[in-house]
Amino acid sequence: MCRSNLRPDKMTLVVILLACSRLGDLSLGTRIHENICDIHDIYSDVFVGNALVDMYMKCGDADSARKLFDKMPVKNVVSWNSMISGLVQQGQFKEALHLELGKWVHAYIDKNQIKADGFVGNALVDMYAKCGSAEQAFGVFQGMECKDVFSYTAMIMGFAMNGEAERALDIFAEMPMVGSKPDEVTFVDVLSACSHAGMVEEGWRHFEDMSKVYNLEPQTEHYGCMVDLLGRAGLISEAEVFIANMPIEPDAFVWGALLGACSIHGKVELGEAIMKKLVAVEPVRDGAYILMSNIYSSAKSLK
DNA sequence: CTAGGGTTAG
Repeated sequence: MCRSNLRPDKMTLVVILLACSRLGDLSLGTRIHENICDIHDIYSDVFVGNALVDMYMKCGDADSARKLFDKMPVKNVVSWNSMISGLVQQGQFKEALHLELGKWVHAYIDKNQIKADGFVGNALVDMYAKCGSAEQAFGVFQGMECKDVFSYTAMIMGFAMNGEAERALDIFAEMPMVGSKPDEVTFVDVLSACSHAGMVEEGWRHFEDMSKVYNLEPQTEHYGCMVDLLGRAGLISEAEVFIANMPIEPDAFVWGALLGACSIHGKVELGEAIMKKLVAVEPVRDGAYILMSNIYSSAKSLK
């Protein structure tokens, strides 16, 4: 690829690097990186740089992404967003480390007076929310001039995950006032806020509003949230009726939510029946067995 | 060249 008269053009490189990102092929991505290091006009191109950052992030190598990011002579808003949303994705596995990196990114943005709006602002809110700091997410959120459905959804999730359902619902209620329409993903977080706070009535109302007020067809994820909401609150037979009346096929999350409720409330026999349905829908994952072992052990301790 | 989601281990 790197022979003097056979140089790759920029867009070819970008496309190949994005393929590496999607496949998670770090070794191929790294090899391409090494091969273009000494081709300066290509290596310093912001599109190629962004694709390299994205590739390292998606392949789970945040350190290399950051080293490269530091060396990029020109950065644009896409570079920042790849960096931040990459950190968020990594956060699932190495939360502490990347919260630190995330703070570094935030400090850099402040110092260089980059506007934390749009993609960058949303990515920051999302990052803080996922790293468990709803307050820092809220700080960025409040400072944003243009909030869209992504900003609101990320903030609602931040409060919901932090056990602050009231604040999540307050933020949600603000959306129409700024002309922002909630979508299916927003409702997943709204319903999940209600379910973790035991707000059954509130959850029902939002679930019904989805189709009545917002013209959104509830998906299996929303049914799963409702089963979780009812089940956690101990309304197990209501949850069973709810599943029986679903207009679409329940998936593993729906059965998993009901099985989770059996585990919380010590329902052994029902749990065994649900377990069969869950394994039928999703035989490969181990979640069902974990929940079932919880049911047996909690039933033992109830005796 | 870029975005967000539901169950889950004594």
